[in-house]
Amino acid sequence: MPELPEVETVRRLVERRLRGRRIASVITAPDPIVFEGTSPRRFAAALTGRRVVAVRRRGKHLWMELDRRPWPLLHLGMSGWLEAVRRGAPRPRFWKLELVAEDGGRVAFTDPRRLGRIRLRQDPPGERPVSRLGFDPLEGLPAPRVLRALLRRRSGPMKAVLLDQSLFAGVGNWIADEVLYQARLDPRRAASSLDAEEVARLRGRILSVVRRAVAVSADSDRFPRTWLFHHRWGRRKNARTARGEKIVHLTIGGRTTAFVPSRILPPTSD
DNA sequence: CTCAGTGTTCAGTG
DNA sequence: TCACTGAACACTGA
Repeated sequence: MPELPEVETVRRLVERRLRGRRIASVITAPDPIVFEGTSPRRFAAALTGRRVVAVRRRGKHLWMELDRRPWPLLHLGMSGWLEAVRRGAPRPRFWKLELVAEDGGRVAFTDPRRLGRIRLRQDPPGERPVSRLGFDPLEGLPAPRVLRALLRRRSGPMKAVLLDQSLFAGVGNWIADEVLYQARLDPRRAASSLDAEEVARLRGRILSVVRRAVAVSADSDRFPRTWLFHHRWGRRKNARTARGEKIVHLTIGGRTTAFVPSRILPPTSD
């Protein structure tokens, strides 16, 4: 379930577990797809014995600063995850990588679907794919009028534009639906058609949804009961929100979209 | 057996 | 080059 809040949560986990310590050992699974542009063997050699200086994130990408380059760059894809492993416990199912710190702390990367990626980069933020990312909402979004100018040039549906990582880095399918629901905007609306007030609503909700999800460590059980999130899964007929509003499922931009027609506000102008 | 799926990339098109 | 669309990727689980 990795979108920005989930990735930020695992970033903090890795930080607590590894920052300031040396990596005593690196265990890699022989997976030529998840390890991209480097072999598991070369990857392990680059990390073994290095000290972890910092753990960084932008959008859905995570990387570690080490005391020597290159640095590891991780992406969780659809089903990837990073988890702590107890001393003596077996590696979790679908593991691709395990890092063991000098103090015995263990962190494992798992990914059943293998759409995640483990890479090496000399300078992660300066190279693809991180260099192509847009604004990370946790770092802040451009002023409303600047954002409106950017959206003005996009004719695609709002839902698809929200998912564009070169604009909103870290926004994924559930965040996009949640933001549009709370901003009371139709996901099919062309981004270019939003007026200033609508862009302001959208911007505010992106910030509040992301901050709130991060504040509860992306634990969805602690998301507010009023959020669409709790009711959007499984294209169930007769799905309803906590307020009793009917939820409609459709495909926009190739992705399942849940929205609530009765919440949509008419455009204020345009 | 079939199909959906919380992500990204690439080919084809305009 | 930009923007958009749809398919492909790979695998689990309902």
